[in-house]
Amino acid sequence: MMEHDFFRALADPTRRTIFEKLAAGSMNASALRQGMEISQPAMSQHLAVLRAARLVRERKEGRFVNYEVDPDGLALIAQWLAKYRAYWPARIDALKLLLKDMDQ
Amino acid sequence: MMEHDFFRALADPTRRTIFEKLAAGSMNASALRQGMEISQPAMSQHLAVLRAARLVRERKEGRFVNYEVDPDGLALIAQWLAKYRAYWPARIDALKLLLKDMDQ
DNA sequence: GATACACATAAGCACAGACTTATGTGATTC
DNA sequence: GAATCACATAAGTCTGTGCTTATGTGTATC
Repeated sequence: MMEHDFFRALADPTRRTIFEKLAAGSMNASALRQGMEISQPAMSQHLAVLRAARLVRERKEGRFVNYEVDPDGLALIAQWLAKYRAYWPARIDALKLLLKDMDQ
Repeated sequence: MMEHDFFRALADPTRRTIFEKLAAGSMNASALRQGMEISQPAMSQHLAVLRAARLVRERKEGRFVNYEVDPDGLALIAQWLAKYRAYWPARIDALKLLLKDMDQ
């Protein structure tokens, strides 16, 4: 059951924004808040949800906590998606791109 | 914004169960309810959410409505996932499987 | 055309979850 | 060691959403 927390975690648009920011480069919680109009506790709570879903992981650095994308969460999504590969139409460009990238 | 409805749609465990049942074979709403302890309106509402997310589509057959997996929704998930391919560890077996299957 | 059936929609309720303010914790700085 | 900083946690509020019962809509059957 808790293996699919990534869906619930990514269902919230604010958490998707946080995840995308971290995908562009790891940073600490304060830096994540820049330009986001979100309170410090709210950010902390969102990061806790993303952590529980293994989409994000932390590296403590002194009094800062550096956050980065956790590949494990993405792998779980890929595994989930792979179960339904029978339904992927061959024409989908995204899948072709995906295939190309993995080929190298 | 509404292009990521699939996350919200799949965040609910009941809807994931419905989707998985349809992935195993298309059927109508009544058949879906079998062994699920879910009311008829609840099922109808869940199917509406899955439809809105393009994860499921309907084919009207007389007074029955046959539901089936809509590849479009899965393609949207694949597209989203492809954006973060830089973070996929090469060791992940699921991705290798995925690659193999798409290769044919 | 009256009835029964398959499903959708409406309206109301109850709980989950995203937010707030307040406070706690641990590390750095003076 | 007192103050400050980065972040986490607690507790309460409010909105969203998944459920319910009731009713509507369209199709098949008699």
